[in-house]
Amino acid sequence: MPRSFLVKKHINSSKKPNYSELESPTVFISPYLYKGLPLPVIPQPEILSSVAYNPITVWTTSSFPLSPLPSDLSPISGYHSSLSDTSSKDHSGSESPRSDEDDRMLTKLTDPHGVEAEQFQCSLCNKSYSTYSGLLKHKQLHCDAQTRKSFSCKYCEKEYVSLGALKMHIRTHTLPCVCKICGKAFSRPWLLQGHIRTHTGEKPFSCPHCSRAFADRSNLRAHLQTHSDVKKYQCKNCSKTFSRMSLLHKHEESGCCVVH
DNA sequence: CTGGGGAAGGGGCCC
DNA sequence: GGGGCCCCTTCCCCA
Repeated sequence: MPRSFLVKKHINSSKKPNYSELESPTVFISPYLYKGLPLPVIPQPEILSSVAYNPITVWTTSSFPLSPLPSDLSPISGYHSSLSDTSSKDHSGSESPRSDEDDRMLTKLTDPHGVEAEQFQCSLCNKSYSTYSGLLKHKQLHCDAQTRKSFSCKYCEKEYVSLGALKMHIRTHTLPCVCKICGKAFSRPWLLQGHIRTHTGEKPFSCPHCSRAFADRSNLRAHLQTHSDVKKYQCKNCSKTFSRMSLLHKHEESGCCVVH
């Protein structure tokens, strides 16, 4: 018997991605991206590439790529590693400082007789541009995205340092594991496995202290706390303990820890 | 209102 | 690199 959680409502949507549009595994399969592919489907590697997933955004100092920035370099101090020149900050303004590498390129490509054309060359793909801003725009849209070791999700704002992590995350959007009984979709096989237990009633995790059994190990762990006199989560203010962090949060929000 | 159970999401680790 | 598993956490519902 399906419970109401199957139509889960996210009241506090700020804490989670908007999954309301993900309820159906087909919703996110854009015809543009997945034309002709059977469902469910995992995005193909080329779709998962950092290039494809990097939105064309303008990095600000606050949204500067997290990695692989050298620890001793900050966006403010000037980020210009030749191998990881991944900054996509908007340098199109004339006041933008040029990096050493850019200056080298300028020197290298300037014709000794003063020929101005095609004097800005991309160090990554060797494409030449007649203007500095043209080169910057090219790097911003293409080559920087290729060298940036940051993999951005196409469906949300999340970024990951590895392709594997991104692929794992993508599954939370594509939901490739579908329950044959009720059609509900999940991101991972073991999540589906746990869900199927709600249909079969299987509860392989038994409490050693009472007769209760649980379908989920974490729920058993939470239950075990109820047998303990001293609970795991303690209020800093009144020292009252709780079996779950959520209960402690509720307690705190109810006003116990409000400083008067 | 509080505490507990059920279900699920997601990151990390290991093989 | 991918799959499986563990663990923590969150949300919802109900007694």
